Amino acid sequence: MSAASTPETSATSSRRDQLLAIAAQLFAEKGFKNTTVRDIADAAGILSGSLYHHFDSKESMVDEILSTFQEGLFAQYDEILASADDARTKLERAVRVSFEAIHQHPHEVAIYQNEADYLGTFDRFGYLADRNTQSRQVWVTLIEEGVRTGVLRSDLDVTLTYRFIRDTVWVAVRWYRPPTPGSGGHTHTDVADQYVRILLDGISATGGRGGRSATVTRPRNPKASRT
Amino acid sequence: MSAASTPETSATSSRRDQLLAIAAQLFAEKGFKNTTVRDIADAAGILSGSLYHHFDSKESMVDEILSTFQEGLFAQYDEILASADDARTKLERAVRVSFEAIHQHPHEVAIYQNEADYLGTFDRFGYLADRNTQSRQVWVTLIEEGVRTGVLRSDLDVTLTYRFIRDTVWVAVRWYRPPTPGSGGHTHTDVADQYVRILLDGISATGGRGGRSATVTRPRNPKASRT
DNA sequence: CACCATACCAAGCAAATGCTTGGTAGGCTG
DNA sequence: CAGCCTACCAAGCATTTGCTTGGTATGGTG
Repeated sequence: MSAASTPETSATSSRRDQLLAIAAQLFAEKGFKNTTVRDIADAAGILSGSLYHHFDSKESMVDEILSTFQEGLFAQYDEILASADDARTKLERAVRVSFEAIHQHPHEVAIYQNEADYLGTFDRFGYLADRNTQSRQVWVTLIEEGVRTGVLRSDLDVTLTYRFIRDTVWVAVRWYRPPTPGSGGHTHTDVADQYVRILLDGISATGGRGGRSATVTRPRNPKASRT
Repeated sequence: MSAASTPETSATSSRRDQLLAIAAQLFAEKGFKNTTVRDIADAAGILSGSLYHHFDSKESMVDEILSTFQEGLFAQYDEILASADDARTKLERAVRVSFEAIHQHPHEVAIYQNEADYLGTFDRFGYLADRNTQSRQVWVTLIEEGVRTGVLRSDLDVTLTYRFIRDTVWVAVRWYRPPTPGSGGHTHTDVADQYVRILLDGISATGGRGGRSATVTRPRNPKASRT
């Protein structure tokens, strides 16, 4: 029953990609287990059985969705880690890349956030735990470098700080929606800017919030949004 | 699976409450839809049909779990809002109360975090949206009061800051586990302290992180933890 | 003792769900 | 035009799932 039918080289498996996109949206909205193959087929305008012409199983659909997404994301992290930027800039870039991922692949991010624990119980999805470890190493490395080079406070608990940043960034997938031209919502770069600012300098007005990053400062519009 | 644990030293809690606790744990671990009535019954050592002697439906179980929990939580928020503390103290207290809720009712918090969207689609759970609104009002009120009284930066986007705080606090339910005496894990008060500190003053070492709250400062142990 | 409430069992039903099987229609290519 | 490939349909099977129904054992109370 091994799939492996993906020609890899082909940039034209469009129907397959369409179906994956439809499935990703449904998985993100309703959860993996809570989405039936009939839901997916209905949304695609075909019968549920026809899905099995393209995919081995429902599992293999999430598998492909998640692994493809993560491949791209971690390539970007690796690029940042290998760069010559200082620690603060690297941290900012990592945050920005993450918000960009939320912007461009909201369904994939949501699925990972919501289903990683459950899926991780299957052998097939062992790589999710690996990716999680890898992600932690990226952030911890950046934080430790920041502390070592003096741009971050030396009294930080690294693990706790890691979780603070990770959670803060990724949970945004729950509410972030790309702004429609008229609606004055925040772009993902706007949100990233503000988050970096709060993260680095806090929300307090107390005394010196002096040396803040040059790239972070920017005006923002005062309109409110929902949720 | 099997288990069928003995009634244990169940003190005063009624059988009904025991069953609710068991259900809450399973809902939190595996998700509501993903937990079957047979799962619950197995964990309780009875047959699935017997659950219907105590409850109308699976839905009514989550309903009771969530509404009971929220009642207690929001009573605490109301108390804080009504207090005479200054804005900064109120904010800190609200954060602390939330971490305490994570400590004492981890399953309930997890269920709300994971299932609110899905459950909210049923009429029966309309109150979840109300509670969400209420929660936002609590935080926004505190933030605006902070800005007005000058303890918080005046250039904050209130809505974004609200989401930052809300997410940062509640997502901790995903990784927080009460520390076992020997392991140097963080207590929920420890975690709350550090989170408040980062939130207010940021992680940056730049210049003055001077006027930090008196109640926040406390020594922390340097031991690492997992995940 | 009669009565009854509590807590459960035993069996099963109807619907939902993942997946299978055998077949069809259209397009491309040698 | 024969052969083959892609994309799908039609029908259904086995299992899972929420819930129902009728019955049993135990303990308390008037």
